[in-house]
Amino acid sequence: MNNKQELPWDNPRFRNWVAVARACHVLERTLAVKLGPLDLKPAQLDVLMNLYRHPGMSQHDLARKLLVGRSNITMLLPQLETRGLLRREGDAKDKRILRLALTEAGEALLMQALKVHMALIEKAMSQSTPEQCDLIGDQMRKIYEVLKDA
Amino acid sequence: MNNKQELPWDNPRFRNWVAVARACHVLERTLAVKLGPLDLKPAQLDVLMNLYRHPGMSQHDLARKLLVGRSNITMLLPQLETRGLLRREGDAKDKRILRLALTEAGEALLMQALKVHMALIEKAMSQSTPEQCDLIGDQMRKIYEVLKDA
DNA sequence: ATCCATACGTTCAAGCATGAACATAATAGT
DNA sequence: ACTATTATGTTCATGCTTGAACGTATGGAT
Repeated sequence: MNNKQELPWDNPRFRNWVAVARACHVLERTLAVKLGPLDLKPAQLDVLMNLYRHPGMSQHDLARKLLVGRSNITMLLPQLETRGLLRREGDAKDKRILRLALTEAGEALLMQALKVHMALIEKAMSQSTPEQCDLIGDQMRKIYEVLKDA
Repeated sequence: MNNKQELPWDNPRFRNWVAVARACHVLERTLAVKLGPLDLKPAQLDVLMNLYRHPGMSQHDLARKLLVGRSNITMLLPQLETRGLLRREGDAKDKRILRLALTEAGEALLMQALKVHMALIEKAMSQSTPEQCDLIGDQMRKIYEVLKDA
C-alpha cells in the first residue's frame, strides 16, 4: 500500500470544507454565549423554532427535524415544559404520540432569541452578496441530500 | 415593541445559514459512524491531523486550533497516548509546556482515517464546481475571521 | 531578590447527546 | 381473534465538553 496518498490539505475541497466546519463551530459557540442572558441553549432554540413553524409536531418528527435521537428530545423537553414554554398533549387518535406546541411565553421568548440569532447570522452572512449567499445555501442543501441517508 | 419583526425563515441569509449548519451536522455525524471501525472519534481525528501538520505543538496551541477549552485537550490526550498514537514531552526551556507529536502508529492510523474523511468530503463537495467550492471556502473563512473574537 | 501578574496544564462537577434496552400502543398478516 | 411486527416515547449507563478552581512555572516590576 502506498502511504504517499495525496495529502488532504493540498486538496481544495478538503481545505474549503474545513473552513465550513470552523465557521459553523465558531458561530454555534458565539450563539451559545449570546443566548446566555435568555437562559437558552442553541439546541433549545432549535426546538422552539421548529415548534413555532410546525405546531402539533410529535417528538419523533421533532427529533428527525433536528437530526438528533429521540431520547435527546425526551431529555430536552421537560426543562422547557417546566418553564412553561411549551405544552405536550397526547394525541386523541394515537395514544403513543405526544403533540407539541409553544405557549405564549414560549413564543415570546422565541422572538427574543430570534433577534439574537438573526443578528449573528446577519453579521456572518452580510459579507456575501445575495447571489453568493444563495449559492452557498444551494450547495449545502445538496450536500445534506447526498449525506442524509448514507 | 413590535412583535411583527421580519420572521427569519423569510430571510435568505437565515435560510441559507441553516442549510450550512445542517450540512455540517450531518457530515460530522456520518464521519463519526464511518470512523467507528478505526475506533476514532472526529475530535480525536482533529487532534491527529493537527499534530501531523504541527509537530511540537503545545496543548494550549492545540486547544486554540481546535476551538475547544484547554481542559478538553487534557481529557482527550491520555486516551490517545495510552494507545501509543502520540507522545508528550516536557519542553526543555519552559517546564510548563508539554510538546506533542505523533508516533509512527499515530501517523499510520491517521492515514487510514484520512482516507475515510477525504472520501466523505469528496462525496459532499464534488457536487460543486471548483469555483463554487473555492467561493464557499472563501466566504466561510471570512465568517470565521469576523466571529472568532466576538 | 521579592512580589505580582500571567501562562500552561490538571482536576472536578455539571450539563448534553447518544444508543441500547425497555414499555406501551397501533397495525398487518394469518 | 391472535400473533408478530412496527412505531412512539422513556430510562439508563456511558462518554464528551465545558467552565471554574487549582497548582506550578515564568517573567516583569520594583
